[in-house]
Amino acid sequence: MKPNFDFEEVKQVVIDCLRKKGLRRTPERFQILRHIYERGGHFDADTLYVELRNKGINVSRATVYNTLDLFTKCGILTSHFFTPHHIVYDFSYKAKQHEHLYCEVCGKIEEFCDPRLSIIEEDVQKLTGFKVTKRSVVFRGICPECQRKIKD
Amino acid sequence: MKPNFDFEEVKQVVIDCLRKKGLRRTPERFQILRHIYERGGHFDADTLYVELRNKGINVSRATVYNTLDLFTKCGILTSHFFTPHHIVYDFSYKAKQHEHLYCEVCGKIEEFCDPRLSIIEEDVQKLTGFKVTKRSVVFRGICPECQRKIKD
DNA sequence: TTACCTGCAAAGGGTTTGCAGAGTC
DNA sequence: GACTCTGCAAACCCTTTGCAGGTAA
Repeated sequence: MKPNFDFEEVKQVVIDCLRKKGLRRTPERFQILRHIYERGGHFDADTLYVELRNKGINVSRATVYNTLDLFTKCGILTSHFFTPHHIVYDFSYKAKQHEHLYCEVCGKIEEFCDPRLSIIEEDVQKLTGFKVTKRSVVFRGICPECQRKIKD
Repeated sequence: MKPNFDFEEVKQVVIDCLRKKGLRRTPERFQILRHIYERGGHFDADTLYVELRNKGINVSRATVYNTLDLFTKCGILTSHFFTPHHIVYDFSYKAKQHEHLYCEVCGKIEEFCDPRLSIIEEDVQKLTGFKVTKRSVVFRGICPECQRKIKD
């Protein structure tokens, strides 16, 4: 799925975010940004590290972790905790709010949208006084493929 | 909040579960069960370990982790991943399905219920073919107390 | 008696940190 | 030139595992 914006646009968002925080525009940060822009989908830090090294971009793990955290704070990435010890990210700049289906058998992640969730979120905010900044809705279970495999 | 069932009832559920799995009824398992029955609320493995030791119940960490995992499989506990490296449990036997509000500032966990979520879950199952076995809905944000503190 | 279970301590795996050198502003 | 960032490797933190002794069935 091709993103509906060009790289320069996200880059500008990151630049603004760096400026606001008084941080530097290092080549590593933009190399990582370009890579996640191009690859899309869900990924974790180590996968990204390996992919970058394979591309000949010699960043360290520390930089990858640091940068993913930075991009999350910039609103470019969203982090998910599907399992302990493991942070999964997705590129969420200009992405429609979406939720996740997580297959407990094969680990596959799928997405879905439901406008009713925003209404619920709104109601819960009013009811509880919590100021919600991020919602994470995960339905865990077994994907169709794994259901079929189990039957056999 | 006092549970609406007595200890013997949950104990029986665990006994049935152990029998089905061919596992043993050890004193440690029932000591841990009694403790989490009495304390209620949300907790993690290490908190439980410390509480048990303070009570004079000399279980090991390995046993605590093993037992929490067992109880989760028995359907007595539900596990949550609010942050990485950290599993939070709640006692879910005979508990109404509920969702969580997580304060990103102080870590406080609150609960809420909304029957509309079950409808959404049902619809998503039909639409995607995923067989949902567990749902986790977490609204992250700032609790009313922390909002007040920040203003000051 | 036959596993399974426990306690202890050490290992595991993703993430974070400390430090010296490099690079941005 | 000041200060942050990077790379490397070691440290961290929960959680899991291996092993020898104990114990339920």
